[in-house]
Amino acid sequence: MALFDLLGRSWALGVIWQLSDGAMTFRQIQDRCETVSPTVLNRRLKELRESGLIERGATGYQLTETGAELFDLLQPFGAWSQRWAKGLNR
Amino acid sequence: MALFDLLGRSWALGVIWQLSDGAMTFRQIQDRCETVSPTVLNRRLKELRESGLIERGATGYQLTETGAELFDLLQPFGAWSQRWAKGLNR
DNA sequence: CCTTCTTGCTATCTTTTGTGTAGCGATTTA
DNA sequence: TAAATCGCTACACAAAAGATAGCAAGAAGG
Repeated sequence: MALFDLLGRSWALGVIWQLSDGAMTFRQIQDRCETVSPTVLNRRLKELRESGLIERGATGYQLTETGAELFDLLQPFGAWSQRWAKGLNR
Repeated sequence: MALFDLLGRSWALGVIWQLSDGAMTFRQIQDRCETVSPTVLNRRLKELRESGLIERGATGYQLTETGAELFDLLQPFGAWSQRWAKGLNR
């Protein structure tokens, strides 16, 4: 699936996740995704823009309508991942 | 998020997606994920097993209960991805 | 029992992708 | 007008993935 190919690249999911908090600048995203290199961040942002999931607004990068739809699908993973992480430590 | 780190590796999402069709052998997964190398497939299977998402059953690799839960979250992406792919070609 | 298949997987090599760090040119702020 | 901040590029190195060959173990068949 083409979507999984896109999302299965480093930081792709992370960037979308971060942007769900609202628009932010390149450097803000960089700070939040602590270990991402500018090279990769720039590449991911380009890909995600070409895929119509994010765009550049007045205050920085933000999710498009489509991107927000995708995040809605992604959101349940947050809670689930916490329960899953707890289960691992046993 | 640790989950995104795991799922954001090549073929991780793909393998889970394939295994939702039922248990299958190493070579069957390899055939379905056309371009995956045995090196990476083996590594992903190991990681996914250590994460409790898949396991080895009588007829090959299969989703665990936890893995099936994750797939439930993943399932909506199928239909959504099709609509999204159509939108891209315009 | 011995051969032949298929199994999961390892070894090795090449190519691709990502990291780390420095810094540039343009724009905003003081 | 100087300093800060912006998005981003350049470059060297490291890590991850791809491609292909083939091995050891078990099952299947004669």
